[in-house]
Amino acid sequence: MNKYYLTTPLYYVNAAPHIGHTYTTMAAETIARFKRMQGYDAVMFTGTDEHGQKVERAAEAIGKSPQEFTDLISAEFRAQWEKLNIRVDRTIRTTDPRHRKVVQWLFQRCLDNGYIYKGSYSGQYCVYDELYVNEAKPGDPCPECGRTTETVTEENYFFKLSAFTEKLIELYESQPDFIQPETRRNEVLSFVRAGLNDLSISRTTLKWGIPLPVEGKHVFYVWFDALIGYMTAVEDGGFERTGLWPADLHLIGKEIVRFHAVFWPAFLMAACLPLPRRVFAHGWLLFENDKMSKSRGNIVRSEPIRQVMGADALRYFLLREIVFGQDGSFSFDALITRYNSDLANGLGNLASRTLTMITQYRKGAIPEGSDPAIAELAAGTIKTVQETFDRFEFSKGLEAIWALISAVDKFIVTMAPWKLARDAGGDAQQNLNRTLYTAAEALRIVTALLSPVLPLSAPKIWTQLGMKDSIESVTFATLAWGGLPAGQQIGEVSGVFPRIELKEGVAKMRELEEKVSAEQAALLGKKPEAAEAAPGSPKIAIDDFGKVDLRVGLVLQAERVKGSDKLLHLKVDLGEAQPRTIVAGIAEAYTPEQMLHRKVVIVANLQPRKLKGIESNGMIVAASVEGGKPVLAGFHEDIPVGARLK
RNA sequence: GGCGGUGUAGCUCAGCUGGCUAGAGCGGCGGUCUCAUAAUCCGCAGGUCGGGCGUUCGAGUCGCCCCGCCGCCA
Repeated sequence: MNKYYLTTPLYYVNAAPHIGHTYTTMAAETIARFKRMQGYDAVMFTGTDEHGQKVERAAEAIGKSPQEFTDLISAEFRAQWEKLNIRVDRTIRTTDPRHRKVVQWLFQRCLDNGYIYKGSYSGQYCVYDELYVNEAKPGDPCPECGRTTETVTEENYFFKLSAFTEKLIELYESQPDFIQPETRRNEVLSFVRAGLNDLSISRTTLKWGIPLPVEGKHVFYVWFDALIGYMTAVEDGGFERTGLWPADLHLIGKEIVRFHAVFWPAFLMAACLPLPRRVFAHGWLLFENDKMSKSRGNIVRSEPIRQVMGADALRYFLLREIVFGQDGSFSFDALITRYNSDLANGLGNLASRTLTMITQYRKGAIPEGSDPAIAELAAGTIKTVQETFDRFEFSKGLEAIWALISAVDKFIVTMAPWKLARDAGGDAQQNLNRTLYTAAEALRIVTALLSPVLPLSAPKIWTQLGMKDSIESVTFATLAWGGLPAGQQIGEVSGVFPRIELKEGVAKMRELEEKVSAEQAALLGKKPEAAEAAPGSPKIAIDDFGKVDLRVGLVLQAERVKGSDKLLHLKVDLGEAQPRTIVAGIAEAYTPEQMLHRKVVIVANLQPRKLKGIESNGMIVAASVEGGKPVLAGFHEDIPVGARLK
């Protein structure tokens, strides 16, 4: 049997898992299940990247050792996958001793082949990202995170990346699908064509890393260490033993394309090792069209969704709603709407009505007969799903499956089996048989096709259809119309996707979200409010605070200020005779549309000030952290315009 | 700034090498059946296809310019 080894990234453990991690991992595991249906021996990998400065510091911040800290977080990741019904076949923690051996071994091969040299770097360095910022001047911010860079002079080991410029271009050209989707490939190509500089792969500024097998106190740059985890996980004391390397697919987010499509193949080339076959970068999951980030405080976790909707609902939503490869928007509203219309009203209802009719009209025994039009459509659907999923076009494949579901619903209405059931004459009973079989067989095929996407629910429908063999034994080689045995007794019928009331569901998930994020914070030893509180503010008396007139305002108008990226021109109702004109530096965080009709907190007695020629009569109150964008203060309950904060 | 991408009904998007009255799903509105999860099914909703100029018998579909948004530029 052909193997298919695929990986998620090694998740960095400086923070707890969230829905973004879930997205990648669910997509990967769906591919694994799909590949198994195609007859491959699919091997699913996920793991954790545990070294580096950020982890060292995050651990220190809560008074734990890096090892204690990573033990905690990596366990959290593993627990997450288990809860979400994600089967992991291979995994690695980069702090595992056997990983250290593989990293050093691979480094040695690069060294022996002449691709490593000792050099020194003098210039700007971002400690947070462990990144050398070549073109920056002292005091410049880091292009990744915006933090101020530090000037360092350091002796490092360098990887001769420059030697691979041509070889990499050759790789991308000879294997056009090495990087997907196309836009990412274009980016990488233009990046590499511009010429590659050598890459520093060691650090002496931190301890929490794998030591280089050389003199001195060098530890590996976290990315050199991490990428090799894909290999360690299938090493087993020799790659021949598992036969799993090279990987067939690295599934990643678009932010780490360069590491996977440029550095990683270069490292492997230098070590004379086989290259992965493909790197696929998916897009970002936005929350209500905003980037999720800690500084915005809008990170969504999977656990509340799982508790309210089930893991399958989330997986279905992510794969159906978002075009794989592009950015996509997540919201609780969209999730429930999608669930109700597709899973409850579509699939769930079809299962329910079909199985109930077989119970009522045929005492639970599947009758004989078949409708050629539906049979043909189903055959086409099987083909389409295979083709689209092969290209990771999940949304298209799922759309095709729902076209079949819809056709069966129409077919049922056309045949009106409930009328046939009351008709003893003519062909009525035969037509009823044909209708019931057709619906049930279509349901069986739909269920089988959906099993990679609905790994918990599909088996339930499968069992209700009375199928004896496990759904996991179904392959595309055998899946065809007519596979449902006539005469088969169906199982006990029960609803698989109960409808979820929109408002209640959203409220429930939001409530749980707060609970879960508090739990995560507790796990990390953080006190809820302790997040980077401004240090050393002098104490003030209550009178001092009383001088500040804070009022609730309603944004009536909002537009960008011409010639400025940061400013918004707002008209805000403070309950006064005239709305106020306020210019706020929040345009990088909020669009005018988002501001409209929003209740905000305004400093109402600030001296007027002219910004870009517009007089601003007040200031909008927002919180921000170093390097992050401002987040507006707001209220959970309703409050009239003009109310004073005191 | 350079390179790449993108802007189509309220929302999410299809529309390949240019050609019948511009489509789908969801939402909305009206109706229907009753097997079913207040589900299904049927009908309706009239969007300057970002803007302009051009090529063409004919342009969301090609070219140029402009505007907006996104990504990459170590």
